[in-house]
Amino acid sequence: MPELPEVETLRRELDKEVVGKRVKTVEVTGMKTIHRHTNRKSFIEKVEGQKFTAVERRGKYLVLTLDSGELLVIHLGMSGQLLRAANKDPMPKHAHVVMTFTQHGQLRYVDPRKFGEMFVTAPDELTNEVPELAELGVDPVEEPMSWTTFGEMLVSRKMKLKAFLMDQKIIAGIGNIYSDEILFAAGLRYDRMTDSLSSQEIRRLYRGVVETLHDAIKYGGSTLGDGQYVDLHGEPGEYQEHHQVYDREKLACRRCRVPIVKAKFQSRSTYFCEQCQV
DNA sequence: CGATCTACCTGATGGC
DNA sequence: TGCCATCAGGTAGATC
Repeated sequence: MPELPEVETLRRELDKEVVGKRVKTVEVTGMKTIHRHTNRKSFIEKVEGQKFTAVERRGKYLVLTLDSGELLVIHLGMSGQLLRAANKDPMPKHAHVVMTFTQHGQLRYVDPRKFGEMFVTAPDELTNEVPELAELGVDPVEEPMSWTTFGEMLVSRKMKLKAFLMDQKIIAGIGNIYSDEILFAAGLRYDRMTDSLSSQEIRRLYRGVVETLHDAIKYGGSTLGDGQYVDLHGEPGEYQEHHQVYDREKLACRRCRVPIVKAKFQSRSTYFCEQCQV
């Protein structure tokens, strides 16, 4: 569920509300979420008593620094949520990890589908333990680049635009929703080849990436009908109200009024406008 | 090496 | 009302 804008929204909230807090106790239910640890105890021992000193985002990963120097790495998968709550608030279903602070409530990790995970690791082991993180591509929000550099990245491979945008080893943080929104913003079809773009189209695509992601962050990310993505306070985002194509099958294109089309790409849904995207 | 599919899970939704 | 199939923001691993 959560892509770069949703994870960035959470990062900013964690920075305000969790950094500086000390963990008193940790409860873990089941091993799936912390599967990289051999047992619950080895995870709990590394977190209990620790204070969070910083939080950063790498693509769709969150990395919290503990005052032991170790890192708590979190990936939300499809349905993961991080929620601040008072100790007495009713515990939601599928709360797999609950951290109680010495003061001011809890941080809860809730994840019905259990595709997400978290683990603690030393900074110098991070790349061994998480090759995905080591191979992560550029962050389009944190590390702006020139459109000519972007153009070289595009031309140097031969793949469809949507696959390029969603490849975490090339650009980190873009998933199924934002790739569609970016391609609409750029006026390009999802199945155009990376090496077929004119320089004007390259510029439009790069602008689409940066502007779409910034806009989505501004509105706190996208929450779809199932309400799965919510922020640290359980509040939905608002960017879905600004979607041009995603989840808008058969609705009129906001630009040309032609109905939005839903197609399959790599066995996933893709939405686009046949008139505005070429 | 790169491109494509399937598995991992639970829950919501729609057709019959 | 119930049953079954389908679909859902992500990624890794198998298979070609």
